[in-house]
Amino acid sequence: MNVENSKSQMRKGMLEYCILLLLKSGPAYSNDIIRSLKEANMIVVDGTLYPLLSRLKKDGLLGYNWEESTQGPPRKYYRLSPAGREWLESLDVAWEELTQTVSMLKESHRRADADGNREAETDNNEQNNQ
Amino acid sequence: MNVENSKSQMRKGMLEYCILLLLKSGPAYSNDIIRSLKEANMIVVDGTLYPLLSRLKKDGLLGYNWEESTQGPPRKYYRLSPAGREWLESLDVAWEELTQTVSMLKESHRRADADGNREAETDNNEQNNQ
DNA sequence: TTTACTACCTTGCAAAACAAAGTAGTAAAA
DNA sequence: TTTTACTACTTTGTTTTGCAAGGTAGTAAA
Repeated sequence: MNVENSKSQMRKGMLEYCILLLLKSGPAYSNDIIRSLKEANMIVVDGTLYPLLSRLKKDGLLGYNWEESTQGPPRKYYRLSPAGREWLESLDVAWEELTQTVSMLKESHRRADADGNREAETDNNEQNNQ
Repeated sequence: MNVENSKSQMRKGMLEYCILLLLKSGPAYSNDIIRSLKEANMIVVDGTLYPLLSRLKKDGLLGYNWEESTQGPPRKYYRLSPAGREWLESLDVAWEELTQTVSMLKESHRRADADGNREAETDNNEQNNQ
């Protein structure tokens, strides 16, 4: 278990949000998305992306159309559906809440002894084994 | 599939970070943590929390000591270990990176046509079924 | 006609949140 | 004393999801 693991865990939950954000500024196909996310420090591989795009499509948040490529097979260009835009607005709110939550916790906003029962600084019964 | 699901997904990845953040300001036992997180809009139940605390303990990020309670069974008060503090600092950095990433994406920082191959607005081959 | 490349898709695995059920000890009520 | 309620900690099974790895197929250059 290393820190990278925890970091990627933090990124995980944001993947869906980031993809919707990205598609907000225009259609894109898998490689566009992977490249853009990589530039933004979100590491994604196609084995992760394709199932996610399929799910978002199935849920009606995305649509796509095939486009010929000058060099290689045709590409699926995904774009936000109207439902996807609404969804994204909800996630914008969720993101705001999340940043607020973290800010709160950073400012030690915790009510330190709401039940008047905190003597944990005493060192009896110390246990650090296992 | 509803928006709440996506929202909770966003929160999920942050749970570990929030708990470490919370413990930074002092020891706490399960109920303290659940209550504090609830106040900060992070919904957690004990079936989620206990395994997570055990894992963090096992990884050496937390220590605990038993405390008698005036009303009920004794409690495990968890606190950050020195390793936990270092870990938390790394996650602070990760959090910064994450907020930066989202900001970037929000500002449509995507290079819209890096390979000069974007005509996806044309509507041939429209596909929106299942 | 091969070989390389690109794009899309699928499968199996591991991690983790969560619900739900379980254990055990304390204290108040009967 | 015995029962009941409460609190705290633990465990089990399910579901979701990211991801590695492998697979298919079509295009184009060698």
